Amino acid sequence: MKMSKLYMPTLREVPSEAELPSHKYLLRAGMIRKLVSGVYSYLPLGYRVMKKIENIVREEMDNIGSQELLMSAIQPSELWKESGRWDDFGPEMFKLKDRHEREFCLGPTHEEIFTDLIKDELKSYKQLPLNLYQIQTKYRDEKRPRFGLMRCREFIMKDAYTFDMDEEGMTESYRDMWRAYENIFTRCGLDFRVVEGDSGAMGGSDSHEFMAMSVVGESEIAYCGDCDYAATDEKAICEYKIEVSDSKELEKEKVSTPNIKTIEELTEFFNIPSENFVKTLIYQGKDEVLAVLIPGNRELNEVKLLKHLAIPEHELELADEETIKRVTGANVGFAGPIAISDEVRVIVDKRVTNMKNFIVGGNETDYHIKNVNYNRDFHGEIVEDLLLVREGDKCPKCGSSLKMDRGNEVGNIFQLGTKYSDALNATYLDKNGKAQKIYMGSHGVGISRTMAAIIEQYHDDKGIIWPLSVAPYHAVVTVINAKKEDQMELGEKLYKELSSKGIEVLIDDRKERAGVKFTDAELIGIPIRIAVGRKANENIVEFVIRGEGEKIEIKSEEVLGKVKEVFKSQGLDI
RNA sequence: CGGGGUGUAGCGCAGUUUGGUAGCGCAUCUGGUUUGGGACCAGAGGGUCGCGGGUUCAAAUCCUGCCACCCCGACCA
Repeated sequence: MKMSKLYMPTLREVPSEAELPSHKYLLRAGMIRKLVSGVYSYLPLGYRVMKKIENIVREEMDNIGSQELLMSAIQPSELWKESGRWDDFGPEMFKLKDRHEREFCLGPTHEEIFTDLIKDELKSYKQLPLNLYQIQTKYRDEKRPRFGLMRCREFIMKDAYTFDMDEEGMTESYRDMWRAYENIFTRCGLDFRVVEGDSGAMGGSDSHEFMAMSVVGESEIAYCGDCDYAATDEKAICEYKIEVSDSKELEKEKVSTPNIKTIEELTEFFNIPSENFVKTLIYQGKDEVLAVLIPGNRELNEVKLLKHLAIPEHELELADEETIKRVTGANVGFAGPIAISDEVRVIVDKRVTNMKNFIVGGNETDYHIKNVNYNRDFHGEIVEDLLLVREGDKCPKCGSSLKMDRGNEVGNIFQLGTKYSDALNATYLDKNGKAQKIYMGSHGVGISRTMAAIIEQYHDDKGIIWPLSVAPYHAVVTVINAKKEDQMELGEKLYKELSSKGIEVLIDDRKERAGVKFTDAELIGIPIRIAVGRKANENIVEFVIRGEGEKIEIKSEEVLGKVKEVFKSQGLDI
């Protein structure tokens, strides 16, 4: 491809909206442009990278016997109503109506549609297992789209669905998928970690997330340095323990705490560590107000609370000021379990019941109550674990100390069980002619997000450094002075030679100065650069690997061999 | 959705406090000189100042309603 013809609008300046390196460089390198918040156009270079990633995914899916097909992005509401997710998905779903007022949505995921596709025609155990996938545009009306391709409202995803006879088969398909994903992300050059995930809105049991590590990653994970335990912060079991205290229960006492609201202020005011306080968080649930009590030195894990309540995420939020005032009779910051309004459902983390003589809000502005004890002073629903893990907590598997890290979720695998086959009545006949539920799995790879995640791991202050496996072009022949015939001639000769060997090459034939060509090549991250300049007449060119800095002068005949070496060093054949 | 902020040329911004006919840098176009790390000179084009309403002789600037976008928080591939 001649760069003089390539539509590659690079930017010298950083658009003010971009924060993350991946977002900045995707824009600056002319790979994407924003249409509206969370919706992007992929320009030629960006789209080439996308297709590279898609093809890696395709090859690995095909390797485990998954078959590609393509579904519509538009889906009728009926199937979603059958599974109950029309409401569960909530405001995250883009909904629309046709001219007959019939309801549709733009698919955020395709469990229902795949199940519906197979259920009438897959009738015998002889047809199982079945593994199908598609690479397609997905729509989710995110609360807050951000970070360029990292969190979009329209994004490209590979979603695979597995259909098995029983749990054992499902687990086997799950393992196949796991292996395929490890291959995919390894081939993309990513430093990633597999962690236990929460199944969330998808439903089902076992799930794992593939996290591309990044200091600015959106997800937090907890992992153990001594064993293989790793989980998202929301999923991680919190082994924090409070032993039953045998100290004597003291007389409870109201204390004036003028304008002292936060745990931090309270520890200072009382000069008592935060472990001796109990936090009361007021939530608005579905048609009810909740008071959630947890130890004062810990944070609540909302996902665990959602699970306990068995409601979707969008039906739970922190109560507003007005509600807090109504149920506690006090300003925000003085909520407690004692004498709280009867309408409130009180939920208590088990650890609180082991504590003695703790301090809670007084449900009266500017007052707290000390020497409070569970059972004697208040009651509630006891829940085993509502806490968010924290660095240093005990590993639930081996007891060693947990560490925290950040990453971006680029893939996940779910064991769905029979949730969708139950809802949509998808059955097969077993050997005995008896109808059985199909066991399903659902497996996603965020293709566009993977593209961003790769840049997060592969960039420097000059731009992107693509791994060869996903680079939009493998090499660029930079003709230093396009007006000099000998340079153009040698450049074109190299371009043709490399292209004929299956190497994807750009030739920078633009009437620009050398500096412009170099900076652009670095910005768009082409792995190999061959500069043809003054020594063209001696058949000498300059060879540089992006990100490695060391320039060497070689004979033009040696170029092909050098290029092959670079491919080999990245584990690729050409 | 809550909190904070921003909308002025393709991009990055100044001008708004104190109303007076819209500016800078980069990019673009033309001509020339230059040519191994984002060149220089000369000239040119490009803006409903986010949108609507109001105040005023006069509004980018003041008032008001709306919209969009970004950042921080809670969710996901």
